[in-house]
Amino acid sequence: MATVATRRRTNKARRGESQEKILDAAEALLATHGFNGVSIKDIATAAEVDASLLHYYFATKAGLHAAVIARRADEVNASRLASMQRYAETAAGHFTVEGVLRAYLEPTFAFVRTPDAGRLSYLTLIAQLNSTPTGVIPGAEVTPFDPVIQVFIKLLREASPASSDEDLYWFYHMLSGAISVSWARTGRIDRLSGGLCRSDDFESIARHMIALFAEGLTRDRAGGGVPSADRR
Amino acid sequence: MATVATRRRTNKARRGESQEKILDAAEALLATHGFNGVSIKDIATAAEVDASLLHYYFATKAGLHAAVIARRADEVNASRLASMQRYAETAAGHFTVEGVLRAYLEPTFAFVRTPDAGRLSYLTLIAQLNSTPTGVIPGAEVTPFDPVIQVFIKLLREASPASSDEDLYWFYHMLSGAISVSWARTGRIDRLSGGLCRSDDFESIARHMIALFAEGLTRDRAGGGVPSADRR
DNA sequence: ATTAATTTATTGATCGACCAATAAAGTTGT
DNA sequence: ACAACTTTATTGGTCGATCAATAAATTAAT
Repeated sequence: MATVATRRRTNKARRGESQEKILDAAEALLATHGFNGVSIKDIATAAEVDASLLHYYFATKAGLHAAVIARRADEVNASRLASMQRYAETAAGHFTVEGVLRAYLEPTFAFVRTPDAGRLSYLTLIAQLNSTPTGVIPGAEVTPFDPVIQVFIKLLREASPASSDEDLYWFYHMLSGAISVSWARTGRIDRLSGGLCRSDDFESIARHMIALFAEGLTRDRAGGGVPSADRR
Repeated sequence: MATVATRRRTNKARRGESQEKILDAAEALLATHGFNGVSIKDIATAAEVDASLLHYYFATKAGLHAAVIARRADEVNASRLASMQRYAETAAGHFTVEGVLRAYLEPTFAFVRTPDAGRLSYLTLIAQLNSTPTGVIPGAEVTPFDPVIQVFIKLLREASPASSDEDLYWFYHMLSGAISVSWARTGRIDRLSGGLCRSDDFESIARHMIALFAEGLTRDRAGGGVPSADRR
């Protein structure tokens, strides 16, 4: 019953701005409180529309969540892909880990370097999604970013030919963790550092993230030592 | 009113095992579904007790959450501290980033190298907490791990004297992200790597995490210079 | 040592509030 | 008139929490 998805067949619908208002409000609230921490009514109130309207456009709460994710996915993927293609042409044959890393990360940080506050919420939402077990959040089964991430890893492979595929994937695993906690803006590092670092200082975050992980993969082969052995 | 906290003045209270059963069930369910994804009734059902009993012992849902966190905090802190103290004595004056990193991380990985499945849930819960904005999860305002983390950073400072405090705190920020996503066991890297990596392969995770971050901080100054000489 | 008093543990019933979702009626623009 | 949009009204269900009543164990009094 009800296969509603995006509706709006004719773009004549001037009043369709309600849909955007709903998506904006949902984006902000879902990013902050998570799927189960927000009600349809909360979102409707923030969007200044009636709660039933959310069901009219998105059928279910999970459908709304999926629509929020889908809205900006293409833009993010396209900018990442374009940046990496640009780098691949520029540095053809002379890839460095730092260069590839920067090419992948830069568009994302540029994405929030705008007045559009919704974009920041969006990345927070995606990050929150990436650190949640699959299946516990309804409407989040799709993974629209994976193909582009595979391209990123392919470039990394060329930049660091000595790294095994396992190394590369674990590298991305650690990187995705650092990215997630960064977009989450928990305020934790602020308190821990006594105000020396600020969770919303994305320029510093980008700088340290690139430097740290570039060196990490360049030098790390993870095979050498670490035979665990020492228990207690 | 009930100012219930731990009760049990005389340890005679044989029936106190209900409390443990509740904490065990809450630990597992909260780790998987998050605070707002689980109901009091869910936990009571899993613990095979009446829902009212949760209120009797912990007053509120937030109180139960706080109790779950508090239960194992001392053990985690003590093992981390002991490991770092042991390292400080052994390697006195010759700290390395890898050594300090290993001393801090190893007890946590050892913590789940036991038949007690609850410990794994516990770390998942803590990790989930660390990547959630402060204030959105009731009963999670306390931060029982920060003091020991400060000790970790103090040792790092000695191991990498060329790093600024800002570098060190951002380093911990990135590390905490990698740790969080690891304990979250999202299954994401499994799918991305086509089964090459497994989210629950903590031995591989520990190996790559230590190697990656050890090299990252050793070489990274985030500014550009690379004055260090210290390697293992 | 038995009983009475008190504390601790557990249950069941119930509250009002809120939840997501549905159906139907109304409104608007074309 | 028609179709997209929006509101009103209402559904059945679940939420966290409270309370009175009871059961069991512990302590105190005799």
